[in-house]
Amino acid sequence: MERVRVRFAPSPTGPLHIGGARSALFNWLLARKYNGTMVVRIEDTDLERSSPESEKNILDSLRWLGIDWDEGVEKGGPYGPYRQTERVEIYREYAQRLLAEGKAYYCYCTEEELEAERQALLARGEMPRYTGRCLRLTVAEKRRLEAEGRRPALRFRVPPGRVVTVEDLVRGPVRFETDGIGDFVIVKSDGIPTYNFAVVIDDALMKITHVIRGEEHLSNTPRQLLLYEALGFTPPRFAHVSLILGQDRTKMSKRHGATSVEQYRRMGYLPEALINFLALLGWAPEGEKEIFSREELIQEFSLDRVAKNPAVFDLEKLNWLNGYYIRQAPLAKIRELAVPYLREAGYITGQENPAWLDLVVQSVREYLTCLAEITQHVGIYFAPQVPPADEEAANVLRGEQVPQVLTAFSRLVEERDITTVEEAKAVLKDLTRMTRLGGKQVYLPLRVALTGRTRGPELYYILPILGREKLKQRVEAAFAWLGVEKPAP
RNA sequence: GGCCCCAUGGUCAAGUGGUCUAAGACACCGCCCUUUCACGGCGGUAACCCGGGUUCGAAUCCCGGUGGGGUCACCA
Repeated sequence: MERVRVRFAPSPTGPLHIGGARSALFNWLLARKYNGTMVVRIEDTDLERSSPESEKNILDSLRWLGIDWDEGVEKGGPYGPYRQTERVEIYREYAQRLLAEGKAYYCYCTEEELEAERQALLARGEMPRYTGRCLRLTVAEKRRLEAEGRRPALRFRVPPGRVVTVEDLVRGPVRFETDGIGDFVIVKSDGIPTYNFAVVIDDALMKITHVIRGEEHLSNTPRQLLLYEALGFTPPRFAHVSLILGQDRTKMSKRHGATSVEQYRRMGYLPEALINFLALLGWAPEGEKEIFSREELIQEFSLDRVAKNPAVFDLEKLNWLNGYYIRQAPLAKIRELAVPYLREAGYITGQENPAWLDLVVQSVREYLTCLAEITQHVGIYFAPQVPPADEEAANVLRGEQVPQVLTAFSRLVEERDITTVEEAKAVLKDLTRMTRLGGKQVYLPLRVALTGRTRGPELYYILPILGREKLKQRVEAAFAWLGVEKPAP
């Protein structure tokens, strides 16, 4: 069997979109599974909208996701260049051939003329399709038009009365009638090829065996098939994956929230979580497993388990998966990833003791859905003061046993070192012994005194994180809030 | 509007004529664990778009309808 060669061919007109990332992922999984080659090609023939910034963003996002490529832009390879604007000479050659063979012809219509024609067709209730009028131009007319300064576009002559069948790997055979397809432009008047033309030549020349892409390209495929035929190329196998929709079941766009990989990266989603999530969107593994490492995905992936129906992007599930990965990852890794968010919030300088930072992160990691959320949970450690946050907390602090508890606690703080979880646990245990009170009577008010809240991380994390000075200070503040004189030791 | 794709719980989805009184996951609800919340464990609510066929038998096959999506550019 021939070696699998797949490609991801983004157009650099914006950041890498979630949908694009999934297409890239599916291609990559197939390549890695069959020991094939992953090619990345940049389709920048839209001179207006393409930008180097977008290209960089896309490539960076791919790298961040761990989707690497063997051939392509920034990497080179035997079928380069891999940026379409650098390949115009190649396209020109094939265009000339089609022209010489009478399979393509020049069209001098202006945008206005085409629009007028479209409207006329629409008005008569007909399909808005190019009627092929420039096909009938005489040599003299062409000369006159050119003398006017008109630059022609090159149109492909679609053979009438035929049926083109796309043998789609996920959808099965899909038939299209060529009569429904107007003669389409393959080279624009500025000499730049259109998508449909360039993609065919590139995929053929780069020996691509499988084209896995979004469903929006399905109706383009018959045009491309016609071009493969006219050019004498063997077409690759096609697999069209359905689109990813927003919560309201329409195509995912900016108004649905974050749609680019970069945005998720910034919010503190882990690449392995995003990969896992994307794989599960439109593809189903054989068993009941839901958590997959990259390697497992490569092992399990197969095109015939790709779903045909469009999938709604479910942020809740991504959050769950990301939270899962955050909980599973080595603490040191999560700490490193969390530092930038804590610094940005002004909570830390980054010079802190790693062991202490570990405690901070560990105390709240199970609450996290994404790393950016960490700042909401660790605020209690850094706030200058922590008065009771609500009535419930205030009532807890007003308990009659509270002064006794706080007094005993402050004595322990003076006497003992509390820098580890173990030491903290011992102190807490001694506190109940000293006060001869039930746990709830002791720990809940202590929690409120130290954090202002009735809920939060384990006390045995809070104690060593705050440290002696802050513990003393917050106990004092609690006494002050109660309006009670701290009993002498 | 023409053409094309799609249709199982709120969401992702398994299911390819009988083992479906339909799996699993997220979300939701309850219980347990826990001297808080969360995590974790256990359990629960909840679905085959509608109508016709075919068949002894249909979520599964066929036709129609409805709904959603895509596409009809000198965008990709």
